[in-house]
Amino acid sequence: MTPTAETRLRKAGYRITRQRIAVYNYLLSTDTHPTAEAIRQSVRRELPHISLATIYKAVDSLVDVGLVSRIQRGASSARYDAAVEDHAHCRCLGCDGVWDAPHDAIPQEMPEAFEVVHVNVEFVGYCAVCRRQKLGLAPLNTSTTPRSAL
Amino acid sequence: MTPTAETRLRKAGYRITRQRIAVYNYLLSTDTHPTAEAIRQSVRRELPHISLATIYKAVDSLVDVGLVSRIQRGASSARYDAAVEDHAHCRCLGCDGVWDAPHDAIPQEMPEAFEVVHVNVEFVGYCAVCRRQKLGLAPLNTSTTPRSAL
DNA sequence: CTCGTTGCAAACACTTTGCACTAAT
DNA sequence: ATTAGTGCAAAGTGTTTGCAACGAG
Repeated sequence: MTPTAETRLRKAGYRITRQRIAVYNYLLSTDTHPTAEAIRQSVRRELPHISLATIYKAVDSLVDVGLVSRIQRGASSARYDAAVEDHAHCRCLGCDGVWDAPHDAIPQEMPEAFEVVHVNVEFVGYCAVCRRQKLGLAPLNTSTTPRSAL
Repeated sequence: MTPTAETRLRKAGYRITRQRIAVYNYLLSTDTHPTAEAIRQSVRRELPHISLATIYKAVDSLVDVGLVSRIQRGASSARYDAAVEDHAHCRCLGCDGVWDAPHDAIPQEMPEAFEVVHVNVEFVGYCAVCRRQKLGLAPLNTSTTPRSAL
């Protein structure tokens, strides 16, 4: 947790707790856009008794002060990201993975008579790994981290 | 329900039932992007005993054959739309309403190494009505259909 | 007649809430 | 000392599923 982040939380009246620090640090360290449950799995190494409810409360406060963004699309659970600027995502229909889109796809033109707070852009489709599987081809040799195939 | 729509359902092995007809006709008749519950409220005039589960099953089949699209973003429930081409939406943080964005905001450039099935674009913010309310101004005189304020 | 569909209720997955205890300030 | 935060379990919300009765083909 950076000093800036602490200040931001304090200014909003939030306290700096172990749980919030752990959640934020984990989000800073990863680009996997984890779900609340995935965050808990990781944070458990440090705080074995942390509950899912606490994860939700922690990300709520972090989202509230603008340190974290919530990605909530598709049917499945919300995902969280320490990056805060609007950027496009890719979501795979095969493995349900989410990645940052590799280029800027945020439209610049905005609707009139609507105060835009932020813009969500999502490409839904198949990642390289799932597409090969769908076609019945041999899998790519991405044994370690298949998710980075973009 | 158009003959084309019937054919599309039949080809996929679905039967033409009163419930599916009513749901599809209602979606054709509105641009309010209703939730499953809202669809039920309307369809009840015609089929008083229709259940929510049936609404979900009906829209599932309609989405499956491509007659209807599902808009599922933000925390709240999914919304349905008889228009099927990708188009941008505006979602209001004040009233949770959803409208079609008045211009084309779908990015043309696609990510590489990702097979794009469709593109979701959503502007999140405040509609004209909720913005005035937020600012403490007198409401616009949109007594009948405030939602069309875009 | 056959098999997909309906409608009910129960199950589900994800998220939020109530509350006594704990810990940050 | 004060008051926000934690962790548990229970409640909530939206959606899906199991199944007997029904109805489209």
